[in-house]
Amino acid sequence: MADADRALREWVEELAMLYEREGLPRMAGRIFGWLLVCEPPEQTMEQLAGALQGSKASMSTMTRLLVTAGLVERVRPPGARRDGFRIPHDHWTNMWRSRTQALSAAAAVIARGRALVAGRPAEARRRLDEIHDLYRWFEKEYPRLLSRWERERRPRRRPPRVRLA
Amino acid sequence: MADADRALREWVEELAMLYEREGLPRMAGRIFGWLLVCEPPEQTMEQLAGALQGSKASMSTMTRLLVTAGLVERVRPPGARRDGFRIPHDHWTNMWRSRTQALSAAAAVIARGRALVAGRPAEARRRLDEIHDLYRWFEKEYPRLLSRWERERRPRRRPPRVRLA
DNA sequence: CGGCAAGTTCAGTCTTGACTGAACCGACCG
DNA sequence: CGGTCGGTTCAGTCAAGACTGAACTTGCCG
Repeated sequence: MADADRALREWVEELAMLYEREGLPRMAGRIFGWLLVCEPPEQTMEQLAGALQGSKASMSTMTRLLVTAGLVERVRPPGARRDGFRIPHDHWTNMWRSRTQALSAAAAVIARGRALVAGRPAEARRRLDEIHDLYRWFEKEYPRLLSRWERERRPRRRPPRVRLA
Repeated sequence: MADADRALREWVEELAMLYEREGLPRMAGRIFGWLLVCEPPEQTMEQLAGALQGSKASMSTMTRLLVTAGLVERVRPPGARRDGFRIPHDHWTNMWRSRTQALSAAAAVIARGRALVAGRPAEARRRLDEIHDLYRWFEKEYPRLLSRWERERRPRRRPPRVRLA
């Protein structure tokens, strides 16, 4: 059991490092990872702080970050004294959305660059045109991919049930 | 002209910040951005250092990084004394490839997590299954997207021509 | 060879931002 | 009301790593 636990902590750390490369603070990644495997699926800040060996302050800041990013949701069962956190069913939708936004932002910047070199010789413009086309294309195709996933995936769906330990 | 130049520098900085969020060092982003708009399209380290107000050391390190990432290529016209750098035609292929690799890495980690909670109650496994399916699906669809782009894009292609100023 | 020019590498500096402890705020309960 | 508990916020610490100047390597030309 202690072994299984250790393995789990290590896995959480690994996932955190993975998400760190995507721009999440390490501790935010840990929280997300832990919420994917913890028991019960809802955890209070105190539980998170204990499991992940971090401060209350860190939990507060990072859960807030994750919640606004839509990767985690904050739930308080009626009558309970403290907030719980868990992975929302549509978390992947939000990962997705933020990725799409980043793409749009990039496409916009590149379009501005294209405008800046508009007066240049053809060769100069070609470089920007190429990458511009690329981003534009992705910007268009990404959402399509999303809806395809959503469609192929639709069948499943399960009702939530809140219960804090 | 000075105005146009200033606007261009600002744009380069903007692009660099954009790529910084993707994990590139700021200076690497600047180099990439500059190579997208500079004249001529090939630049020596000295030119880069001048245009971007950075040290030789930085140029050396960051061009190396970009070259191994496949975002920039190093060319030396026969008989020339110094290396030149430019955007390769297939740079987008490499952006793509690294993105795909990141996805695979993530999918692998998540698969390992799934194995770790295999003995748990169904609810616990559901969380990981869901995100696991997601990553697997993407891992499969990303390359397909790539080949579609390649196919739709095929028509264009232009021969390179090296010429250092 | 001697010496320069291009490029790499290394040790050191400086900035950024994650994380913490402690003070603070607000709600609920006696 | 006063106290306690959950949560937020803030000032301060610390580590990571981007960037630099200078030493070092390599290859080329006289």
